[in-house]
Amino acid sequence: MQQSCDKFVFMGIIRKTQAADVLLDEFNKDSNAISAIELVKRLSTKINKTTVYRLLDKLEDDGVLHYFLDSKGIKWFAKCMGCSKTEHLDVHPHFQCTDCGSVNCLEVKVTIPEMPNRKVINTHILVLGTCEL
Amino acid sequence: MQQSCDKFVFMGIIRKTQAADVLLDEFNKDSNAISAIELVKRLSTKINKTTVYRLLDKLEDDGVLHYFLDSKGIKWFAKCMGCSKTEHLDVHPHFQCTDCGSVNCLEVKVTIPEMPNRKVINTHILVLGTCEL
DNA sequence: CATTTAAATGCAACTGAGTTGCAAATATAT
DNA sequence: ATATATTTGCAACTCAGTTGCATTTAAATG
Repeated sequence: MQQSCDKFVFMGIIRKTQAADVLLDEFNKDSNAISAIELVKRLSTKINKTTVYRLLDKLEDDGVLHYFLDSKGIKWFAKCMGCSKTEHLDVHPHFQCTDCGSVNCLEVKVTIPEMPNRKVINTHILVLGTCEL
Repeated sequence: MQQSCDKFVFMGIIRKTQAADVLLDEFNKDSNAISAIELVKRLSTKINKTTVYRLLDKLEDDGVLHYFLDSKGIKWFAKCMGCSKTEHLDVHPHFQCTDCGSVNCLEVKVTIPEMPNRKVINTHILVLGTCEL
């Protein structure tokens, strides 16, 4: 019960380092997805760029974060909900607002029709549009 | 009637240059999508890399080709069907085979559900899987 | 608590897809 | 045949992300 407050509770092999702590805080205070570039910028005084990228990869391996690419091929990261080290369950679409630039996970379910001679393994769906906030 | 055989019939501002001719031939002899990198490689003895990228951009502007990014953020191009300089009509999903690497346009229609507070303008859908050919 | 050791970090240099500036070449209009 | 605007090639650049390696740090061990 108390453990659920521990930021590191879901983390597998990763150590409880200062850098990981600082990086995870960014995801706790911002519920949107965050681009790797943005994180590198935000944390530049605290964590080295290489370390940021390595931590993001590790957290992705551990099922703490998931990533996807935006319409320019830039990497974005967001918190997983219910994923583990062994499987990433939350394959969902992502939404990017062309006005404000924010990027979020979508809870909607998108169905890909069956196709002859093709077996679907995974889908990457990026929805572009405007959000009214 | 005779004009429909002309590779350049759909082209807007572009000139009938040798380079454009060579590049379009690649799309005529290969019905799959082709990555920019692959094109640069294939044509390296005939056309400069910069020219390849510039031609691809121009043909995209003209509604002859459309492009999309694969799961690694790499640019792929494919022929449009029924697009024009003023509007790209064929917003469709793309399929990448994780075995053979080939990438194709999908004819299937994928519906994105309505979402409160969000206006959908465009969608980028990449389906990963295996093709049996 | 001190020591060991395996993982994490910072730094500098690199990679590779894609872009830019500019001078030379070429298609098309006159 | 000439003028002019577009296209091309080249070299150098950009920028997100990666790699190698020496140093630091977390945490396991005695």
